[in-house]
Amino acid sequence: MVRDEIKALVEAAITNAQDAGALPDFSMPPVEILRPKQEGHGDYSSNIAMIAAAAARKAGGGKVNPRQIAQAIVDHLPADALVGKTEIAGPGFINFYLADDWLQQQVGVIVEQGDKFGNLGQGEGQYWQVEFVSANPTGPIHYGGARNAALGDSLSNVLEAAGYRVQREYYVNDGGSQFDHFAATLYARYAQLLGQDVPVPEDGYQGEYMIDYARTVVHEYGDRFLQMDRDEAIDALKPIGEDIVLAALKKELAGMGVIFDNWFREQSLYDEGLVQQALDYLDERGELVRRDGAVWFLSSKYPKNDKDTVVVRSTGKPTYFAGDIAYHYDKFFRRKFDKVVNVWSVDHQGHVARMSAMMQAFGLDPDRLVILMYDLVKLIRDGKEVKLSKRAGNLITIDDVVKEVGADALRFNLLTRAPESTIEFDLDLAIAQEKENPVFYVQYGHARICSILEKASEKGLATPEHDAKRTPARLVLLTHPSELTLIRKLLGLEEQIETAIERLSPHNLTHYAIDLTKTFSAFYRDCYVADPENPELSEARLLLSQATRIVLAKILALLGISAPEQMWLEDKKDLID
RNA sequence: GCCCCCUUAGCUCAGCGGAUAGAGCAUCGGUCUUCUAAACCGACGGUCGUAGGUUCGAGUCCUACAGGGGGCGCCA
Repeated sequence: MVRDEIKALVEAAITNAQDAGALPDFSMPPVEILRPKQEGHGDYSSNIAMIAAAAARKAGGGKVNPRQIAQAIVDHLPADALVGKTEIAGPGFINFYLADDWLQQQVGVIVEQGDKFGNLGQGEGQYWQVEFVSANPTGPIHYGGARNAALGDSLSNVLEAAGYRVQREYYVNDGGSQFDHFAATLYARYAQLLGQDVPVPEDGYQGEYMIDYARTVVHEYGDRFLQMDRDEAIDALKPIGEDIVLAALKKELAGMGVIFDNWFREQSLYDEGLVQQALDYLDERGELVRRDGAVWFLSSKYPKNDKDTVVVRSTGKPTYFAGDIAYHYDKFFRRKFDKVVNVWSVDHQGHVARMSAMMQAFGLDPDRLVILMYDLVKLIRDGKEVKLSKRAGNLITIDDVVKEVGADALRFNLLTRAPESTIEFDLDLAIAQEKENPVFYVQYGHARICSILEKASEKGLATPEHDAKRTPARLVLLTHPSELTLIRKLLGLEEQIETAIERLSPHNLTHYAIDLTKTFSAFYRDCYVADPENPELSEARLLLSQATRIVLAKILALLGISAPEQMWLEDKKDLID
């Protein structure tokens, strides 16, 4: 990555300068390389001289002029192909300008690497899990879950691009009372379909979809569950109902392009005795206590926790948290993930401290479990918020929103905001502004490049492919400012991926995609690409277009959004026909 | 009462210690005989919630306060 290379150059320059006696032999603070916002301040800059001056002053070295330190560093910079010019500016910034001839050749590097460009491999050898969505398996998913799905899935994509091995997991909460209510409801709907007068329980699920599920049961199993008594039938219906609902969940999530590697059933933790095993482990470590007939986890001894937590009720039934303990015991001790990211909505925020306590009680580094918290999605229709509940059966599902606005627009929109910001998603606006949606802007940019490449080939120009002999000689023709600006922007992909991983959020990638598309538009405006009169320059520009297409397609893939090869507006299409 | 998040342009949001705070939308102008006008160019628009503090330097870090949201069960 360019930034790291520049950093290495600065570090080397400091050492050189100290060896030469041009800089005092004090220990230098870590070198930071910045991306100046302001044009005219270089492609990269370093504030090291100012920081060093402050450090020297504190160490009693008296007043030191940062600009002198900067000068000493610049004087001792090793020569490197990528740096074209350096300058000292302002209070002591060192600004670096990338060399044009180096930039030009990077186009060849991108085209050669193709969809591998940007994969830096920093996660090589690391095994991570991203657990996300994990909505109760009791029916279609509330639209808020779409944000969870988009975040978890895109984050997984980004991690994989960086070389991490990633497992995408859905935790199926089939062990608690909610799932009991689900099975009881399924039984009621099933019996009703077969002419019995069995009411849906009060704490059951009123939604129409339960009737569809019941219909599937009738279709596949006939009336056999009516031969049993109610409790026996409900037990028998549990695994059947679970299969049905999981199939529905998979389909709904696939509708927005999300596929899980593993569906982990809470119930399996009980069936395999893992809950007991995990609790025994904590007990041996002195983390549990019996009190008031219940078993408590002594969470209050850990920071940020003000109370203890019941893990086994006085009735003998384990709490949900006991399952969570076993689940994470499994993640870290049995499956041995290096790091686990749980994507949770803010309303679970109260559990975060307890999860950290649990990790410490396990004797594990709490940083190996990251809770990625995202805020709510407020759905706005007719100027007011839509508030609904699954239990009442009048919820708006992911499927509903996907049908209204499309999976691509939905994902892009959800991934444009930082996880901790509340999203106001105005459905009317989303539909009315369909053409103005930034996702189409980016997709259109990709389609436009495809179209240019196609036109070029019709005009008899060579398709842009990397060729070690030909391309370097062509690429030196890319001297227009819009060409060089575009190349600079393309090289930013690596840093963008790194940033997304640092923050465990891909939302910077959507902004980068818009930015890159805009930069391409300027190039498209200023530089005619496919010109048979100018085959050599055309070849160079086609390579640059191809490199841009590669990067745009890559970002869209990371975001889980399609990269169409063509897009036509309805009225325009008519004109063509 | 305690804990967490948010407050930046009319609206929706980026910006996570650097040099003159950005984008999209909206509004107002201007661009299609030429590789897709789902595009491009220009204009308008901000005492970054308030008050202190740390720093050579603060939208960014710390403290307090105000406003908004969420969370504090032998529920999940």
